[in-house]
Amino acid sequence: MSEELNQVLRQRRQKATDLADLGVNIYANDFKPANSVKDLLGMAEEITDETEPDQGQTYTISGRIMALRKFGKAAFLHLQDESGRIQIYVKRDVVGTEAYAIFKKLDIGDIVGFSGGLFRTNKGELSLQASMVKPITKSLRPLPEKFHGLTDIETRYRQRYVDLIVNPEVRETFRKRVEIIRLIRDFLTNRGFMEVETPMMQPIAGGATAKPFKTHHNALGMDLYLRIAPELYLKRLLVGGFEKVFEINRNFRNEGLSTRHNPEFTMLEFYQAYATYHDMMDLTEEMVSWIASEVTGSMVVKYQGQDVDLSPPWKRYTMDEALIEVGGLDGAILADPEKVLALAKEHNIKLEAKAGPGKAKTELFELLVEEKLINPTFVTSYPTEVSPLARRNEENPEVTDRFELFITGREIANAFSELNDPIDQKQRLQKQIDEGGNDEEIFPELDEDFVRALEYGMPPAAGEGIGIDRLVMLLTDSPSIRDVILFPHLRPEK
RNA sequence: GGGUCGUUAACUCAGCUGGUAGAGUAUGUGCCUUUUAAGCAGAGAGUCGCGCGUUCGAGCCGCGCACGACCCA
Repeated sequence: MSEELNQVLRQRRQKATDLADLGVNIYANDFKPANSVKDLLGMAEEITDETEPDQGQTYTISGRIMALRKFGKAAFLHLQDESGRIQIYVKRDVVGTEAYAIFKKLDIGDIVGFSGGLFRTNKGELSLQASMVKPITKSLRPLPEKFHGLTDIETRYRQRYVDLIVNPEVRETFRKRVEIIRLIRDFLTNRGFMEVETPMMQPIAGGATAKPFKTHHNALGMDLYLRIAPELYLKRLLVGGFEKVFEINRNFRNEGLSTRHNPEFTMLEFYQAYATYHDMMDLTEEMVSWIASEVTGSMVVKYQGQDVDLSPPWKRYTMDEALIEVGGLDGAILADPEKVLALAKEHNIKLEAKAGPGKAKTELFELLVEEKLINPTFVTSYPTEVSPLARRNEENPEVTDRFELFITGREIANAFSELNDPIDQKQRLQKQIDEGGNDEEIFPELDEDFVRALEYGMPPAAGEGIGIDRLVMLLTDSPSIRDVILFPHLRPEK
């Protein structure tokens, strides 16, 4: 579809030329709207039954023409700015013959400024009667059809700018996203947490088990990895003496895409000295339920047709309890490592030769329990085997003082009392490396500096990571992570 | 990686058993000074995702590829 041959695009360009011939600067930047559409809509109560505008009180607004109904010598249009949409009435007798001739060259999609007074139409709609029309930016491409709008998912993601212009609910989703992140900052800052920034490019990609993206620094002649997690750096800050820190930023994982995974995603991580994972559960409950009520007006949110009750307190299970009560497993099996491994095999779970019962249990949990946890549920006592950075439980060293939080069957948060014994930490990192030996893209190297930091002494602490994108999905009722990321990753068009 | 579905005008979509392309919106023209999915009249607009094949003839059938959605791993 060559642009030169496309009729609609040609006509738009012709109109732009026509306007220029009329002496109009079609890319002007000499107009400053004094009002927003929202300002004008706020006057609604004062404009009750005026069917003729009060020209003594004039307003100046600017926006994009979203609908246009022309008559011979007058027209109605809807103008949209960031704050909303209002109807405008343009009459030739009011704006003058010359201005009306220019106005007639304007299209849906053009950015235009108007001045005028407010009135109500016969049907009662608050409208602005234009006394002045100012073309500001010519649009050379037609907007999608007014009734169905833009629905093609691929085009919506690839041309998010069009999606944002024509789909108000998309604008609303991203406003909410920003609001959620602001509320998280407020919440943590008010509790004495300090927001920090740690490296996005790391010589060793640690703090999680995932494949990293690799890049290269020319001047230093070294490879670097985009971080898969900020964890090891935030813990270094605990060693340094900052007792409550958090970071909200992007993580990068070189893995598949799905409705729940984007290669870059936003993570909140926070760490608190002298706290335990129990404190983290309390804080999470309080923070998430508060944000939900601030953003949606209720602690019961509708997600894809089902009610999710976020009011505290939330259900708390150990992993074994969850496997028994939700997964329907027999407690006697869980107590016997051999039987756990056998059961995993029965469920066609493929395990590495070196994998133990802890790994098997975690896989069974993912298979049998995870998707059933709709209302928020903390699952604690993760096997030590799958938790290389978490503190062992004092009574049972086979499990850690860790939890994951599930809502609508999805992992939303992961937290634990931090391991601060450098000897144990080094052994466990080494074990991870040894066991993941056949996959050199994961855990390529032991972070000796991190261990050295722990040797200086890290105060006992708890830390947590919350996937911001998934939280936003929940609170905006979005089925796909791509609906809450402005520019999600797609393959190139051609 | 595997499976299913989709890709037709700028947008939203039809298109039968294989017979050379349709609607609405948008656009251009005419009429129209309170419309709001404005109205009426008549008009232009397509590499049917790309390639190969089958056929007298392919939007439609077959194979391959690209992009996307969903499900599975």
